[in-house]
Amino acid sequence: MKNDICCEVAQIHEDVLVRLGHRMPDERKLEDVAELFKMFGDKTRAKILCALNMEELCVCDLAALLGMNQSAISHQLRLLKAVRLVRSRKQGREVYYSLDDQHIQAIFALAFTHVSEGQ
Amino acid sequence: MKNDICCEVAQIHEDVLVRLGHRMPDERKLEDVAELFKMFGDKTRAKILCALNMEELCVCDLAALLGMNQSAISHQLRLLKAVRLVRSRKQGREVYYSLDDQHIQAIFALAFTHVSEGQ
DNA sequence: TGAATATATGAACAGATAATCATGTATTCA
DNA sequence: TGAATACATGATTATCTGTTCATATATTCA
Repeated sequence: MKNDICCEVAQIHEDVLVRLGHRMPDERKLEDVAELFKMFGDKTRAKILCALNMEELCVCDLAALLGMNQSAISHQLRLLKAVRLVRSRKQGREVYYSLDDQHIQAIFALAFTHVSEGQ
Repeated sequence: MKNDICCEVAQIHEDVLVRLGHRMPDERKLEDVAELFKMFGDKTRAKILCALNMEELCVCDLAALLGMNQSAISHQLRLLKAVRLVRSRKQGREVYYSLDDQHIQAIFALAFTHVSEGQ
């Protein structure tokens, strides 16, 4: 944690740190937010979320839709479920997954807007 | 790409794949979106973006504010700049960074809402 | 011009992560 | 009951990623 104390003498910006220091989001909350975005930051998981945004799907359908093997999908679904982005219900020997959050769609919509405006 | 052809016999869900297949977002765009989220999915970068959302800051101030060394911050700023999330201007020997996108704030706001409602 | 300061960046290393493989569990159905 | 199917999961591995260290560049100022 010992920073290079670069700037320690530069009294010039001392006020900036004082002013911003207490306005920074709670460390814990920021960690959760980063964790959430990390879930979105993988192509496979992003695809899964997009698919589930259209409709509830079983693992098998997801695997077929994404052209990936079932194990990979299951592993990712486990992660998504752990952070409550998806939920599941069992029906017979199939397990159906669906989105478990109403903000996901809005967040993705904004993200798509961003990349679309890229140029 | 050879999937385990699990479900290949399960004609039951064939219709699902047909129905959803063409409604999935463009592969390229989805990749960009995931890339964007990946930028948000790191605690250090998330902090940087939150800080810059409050005001323009030089590298040194960011390093001091986050309690990290300058090199780490510079490396992250380079990544953020590459995907056009931040921009920079040089003033003397300092380089000031600021947000270069109007959607970031909205996306983060939604994300904070999500983690806050976690419980 | 030379010292000090602010920033950038390549190399290296440790830790994280996603896919695969093998296998286990649970459910259906003959 | 046993075979087949759907899903879960531990272990392994290759790859990616973030930080650190050393050093280079650029600017200011005496």
